[in-house]
Amino acid sequence: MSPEEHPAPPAAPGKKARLSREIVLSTALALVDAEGLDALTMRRLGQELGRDPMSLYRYAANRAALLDGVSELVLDELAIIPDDPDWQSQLRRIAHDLRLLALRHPNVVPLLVTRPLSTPLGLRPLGTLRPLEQILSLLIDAGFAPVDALHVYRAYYGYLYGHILNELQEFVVDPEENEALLRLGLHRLPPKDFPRLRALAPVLADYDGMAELDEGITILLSGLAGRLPLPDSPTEP
Amino acid sequence: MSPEEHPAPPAAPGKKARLSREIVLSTALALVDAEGLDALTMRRLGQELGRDPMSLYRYAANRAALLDGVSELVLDELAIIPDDPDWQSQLRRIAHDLRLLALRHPNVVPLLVTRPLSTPLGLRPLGTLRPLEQILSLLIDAGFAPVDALHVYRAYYGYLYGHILNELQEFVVDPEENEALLRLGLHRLPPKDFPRLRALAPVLADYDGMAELDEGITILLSGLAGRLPLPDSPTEP
DNA sequence: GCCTACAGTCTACATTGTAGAGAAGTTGCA
DNA sequence: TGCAACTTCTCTACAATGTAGACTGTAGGC
Repeated sequence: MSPEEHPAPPAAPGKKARLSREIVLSTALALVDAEGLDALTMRRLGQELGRDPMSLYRYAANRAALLDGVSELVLDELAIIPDDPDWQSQLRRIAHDLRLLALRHPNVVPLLVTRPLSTPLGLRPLGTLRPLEQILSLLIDAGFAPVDALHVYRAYYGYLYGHILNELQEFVVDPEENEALLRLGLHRLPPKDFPRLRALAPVLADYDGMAELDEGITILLSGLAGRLPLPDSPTEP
Repeated sequence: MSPEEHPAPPAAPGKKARLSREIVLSTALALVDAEGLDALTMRRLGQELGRDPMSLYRYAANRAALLDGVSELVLDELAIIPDDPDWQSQLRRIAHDLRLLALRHPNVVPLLVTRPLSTPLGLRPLGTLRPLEQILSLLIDAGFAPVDALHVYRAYYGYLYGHILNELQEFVVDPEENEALLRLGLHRLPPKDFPRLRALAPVLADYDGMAELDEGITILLSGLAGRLPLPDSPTEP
C-alpha cells in the first residue's frame, strides 16, 4: 500500500482511456493479423490492452462472440458502392476487393469461412449479412428477378470464396523463396503416386491469383448471363 | 489386489484389442460426426476407446495431427475412378460425390477447408493431395496441357468448395421446420437494412443444393472448355 | 529363465475460458 | 458538497484441456 506501489498511471496517460467495443475488436484484429488466431486468447488480448482479461467480457459475451466481432470488423472493410451501372463489372470489382481483403487479413479467412457454419443465417452478426443484402440489391436493381439474383449470388460467392481459399493455400510460404520451398515440400511426395503434381512444381510456384480469379469470374458471369433472362448484357452481342 | 479387483478382461473380451491408427481415427471421425469438432478432445476420445488419453499419442503426434488424420480419412471416402472418357462428366460426377461426402460429414468440412491453410502444400497428409493428383491426371489424360489442367482444376475445385460451404451454411437448421426457423431468424433483421434478404426468405428456405451445384459446374466447365485449347469437347459442336 | 522393445498408464503441470464477488471510478441528484 | 446508483474493471478461483516424463506391464527372442 506504499505510494510507490501503483504501476504508473501518470507515466502512461493514454493507456487508461475507457475501453470500447471498437478498441477491443480492432486490437483483437491486429493481434490476429500479426500472430494468428491462436494468439488471440482472452489473457493475451487483455495484456495487449493493459487490462484484466475479465474486462473483455463486457464487450463480447465470450470468445466465440469475440471471433464473430473480428470477422464483422474485417467485412466492414469491404465497401460495396453501386456506382457502376454494369452488374458484371460491379461484381468483378467486388471480387477483386474481397480478394485483396483476404490477402490483407489471411489469418481471419478461416473465421470468415467457418463461423457461419455454426450460426443460422438469420442469427449472424449483421455486418456479415450486409454484403449478401447489398449484392442482392445490386442484382435486382440491374433487372434480375429476385430468385435469379439469389442464384447468381450463390454461384458468384461460391466461386469467390473457393478461389480465395485456393489462393491462400498456395501462399503459406515466404514468396521470396517460394519456389525452392515448394520444390522441397513436393520433393517429399512419392514420385510413383504423384507424378503430375511433382512435374507441375514450377508452375505451382508462380501463381497469379488475380488473373486466375478474373478469368474464373469472367467465365462464370458470362455463363450466368447467357442462361438467365435479364434486361441487357453489355458484353454479349 | 484381491482376485475380484481386475475390471473384466474375460467379461469384455473385444475391448482390449490392440489399438491401431485406423481404429483411433475412425473412432475420432465417428465422434466428430456425432457431436462436432469440439467434442473431439484427447480425453474424450480415450474414454471412447476405453484407453488412457495418453495412449493416443502413439498414433498421432498431437491433436492437430489427429485432426489431419480425420480429414484424410474422410477424403479417402472419395473414390476417383477414371471410367468415363468424357472429362466434363467425370468432373461433374466427382463434384456430386464430394458434395454428398460433405453432407455426410458436415462437421469435418471446416477441417477440410482450413487445415490446408496452415500447412504448406508439400507437407500435407498424402491423402489430402491425392484428389488433386488424380484430377490433374484425369485432365492431362483428356488432352489438356499440364498448365491448363492446373487452371481447370483450380477453377473447378474453387467453385466446388465454395458451393459446399454455401450449401452447408444454409442447413444448420432442422430441415423439418426449416422454413419457420429461417423466417424466425430473418425476422430479427431490421427491415430497413435488409429488405431483399427478408423478401427472399421463402426462397431461401427451399434450396436445392444439388441442382445449384450442377448448374454452376455446367457453366464453369463449358466456359473453361470454350476458352482453352483441348482435343475434343463432346458437348460443344 | 532373463533382456529388450514396445503399448499403455499414471502423475503432474502450464494454459485456457469463464463464473462470481468485489473494488474503483463515474454520474445524477439532493 | 454528500450520497447513492450504476458502470467498468479487477481479483480470486476452478474446471477443462493438451501434453511432457517417468513408470508398468506384457510379448517375444536368446
